[in-house]
Amino acid sequence: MIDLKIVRENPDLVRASQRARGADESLVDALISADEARRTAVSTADRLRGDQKEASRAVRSASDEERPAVLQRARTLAAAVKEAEADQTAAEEALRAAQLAVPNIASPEAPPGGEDDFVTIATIGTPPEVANPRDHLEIGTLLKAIDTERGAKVSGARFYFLTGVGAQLELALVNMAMAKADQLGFTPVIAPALVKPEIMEGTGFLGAHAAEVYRLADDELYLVGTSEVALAGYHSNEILNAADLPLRYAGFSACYRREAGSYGKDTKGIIRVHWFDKVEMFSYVRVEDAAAEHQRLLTWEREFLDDLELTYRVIDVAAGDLGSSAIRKFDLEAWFPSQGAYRELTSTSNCTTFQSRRLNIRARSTGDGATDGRQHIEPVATLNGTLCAVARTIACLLDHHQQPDGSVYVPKALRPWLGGREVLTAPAGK
RNA sequence: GGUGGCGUGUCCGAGCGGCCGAAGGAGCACGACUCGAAAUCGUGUGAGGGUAAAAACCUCCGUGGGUUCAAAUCCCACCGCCACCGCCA
Repeated sequence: MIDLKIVRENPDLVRASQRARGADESLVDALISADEARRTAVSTADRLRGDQKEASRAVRSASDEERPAVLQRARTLAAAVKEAEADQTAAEEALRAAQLAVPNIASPEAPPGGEDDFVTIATIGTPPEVANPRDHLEIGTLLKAIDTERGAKVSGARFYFLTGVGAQLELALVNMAMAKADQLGFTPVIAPALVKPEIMEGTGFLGAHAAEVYRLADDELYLVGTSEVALAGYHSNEILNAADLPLRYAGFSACYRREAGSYGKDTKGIIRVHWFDKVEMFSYVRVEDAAAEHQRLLTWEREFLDDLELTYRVIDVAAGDLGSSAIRKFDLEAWFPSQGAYRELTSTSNCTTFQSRRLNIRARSTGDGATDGRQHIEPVATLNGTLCAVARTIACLLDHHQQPDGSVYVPKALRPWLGGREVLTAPAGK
């Protein structure tokens, strides 16, 4: 939900953002007129309410002779108020709908354009030379680590079992990620994967990409696609203590995605699946600190991939590919030898106040400097970044670190979490 | 799932049809006293809105409806919390 003050004072900024995103500019004008309509309705209702309250008070002090007339006036006003309030409610709902339709104002630094208009800002490492590379599913099958056939049998397409060393890899990656997060000062969190509608909506996932989200109709709950949702909702309707900022959480949860509209894409293996587990970083920061925090999250994501000894590049995602909540997003794409391509592994977004506004999260600070110790309420910014999306990371590790004999090299930083193993080989026997 | 109790400001807690945005206390901020601190005393202290600001005004007492000229207070539904029972990893 964007700041209405900005829309009123600087509509061209919002229009420019819509243009950069390739989104509808007229939504901005619709929003402006909805805002004006609401203000008119509110002041009308306010005035009538004031009159009615006054009339109502007069009833009490009226003498017996005056009473019938006074009561009549109060009744008339009460009816008028009821009508005005209905108008007000309608105007407020219309405004909210118009406001939800407008995505966050893309950063001027984000490249304009769509999915293919990203800018590469760093490339790390040199793609490993692998002759006749196997893909991660072949290797996973050799190692008896991934079983997609039984995944499909039990749950359908895009489901999988991790078995043996595959299961151990997941736990190793999760523990490694959580240990790093803890070391960085994040509070480790195990977050629920089911959330209420207002939380899902508050994080901006029910907008253009609502079809991506699983919904449990019988219970009015949604399955999260990322623990970002639960971590954003964690402080909803709260006023935080500004002195406590930044608040940083590392959430572990299952993530569910319908993958509607991705038929035929990544159908093999576990790169694109309906369910995976993920460790997600989430920060609440002061608004003026958001851009710096975004860089920090990016740094920490890079360190994690460095620790996994992967070759990757960092891209500055174009405005049209940001998602509704973010003003800027960086993706880290790692090299998959079998595909001869970089594929997204992690991602970090700066959502500024877009989510906190919807979720009603603010911060209270005692006056800076010379003032009288009065308290101020200020908005907060939220940011998120993936530390480790497990399934895809496993896919990448198997592909990237494969050896000619089908075994897999274990990066040094991961070894302590795998009982010191330096290489993954097919289990002996059948 | 069943029965009973309860949901009020940062917290505790009163109010149970009419200047109630809400007593009292705690906390916090500022000031006085003090070399300084504690204690004590004084003052202030919710959020949002129409507005950029002051005064005045409007909204908010779990949420949503309803009754009434008037609702924190009465009625209904829902949600949540607590207790006991049932069930369960």
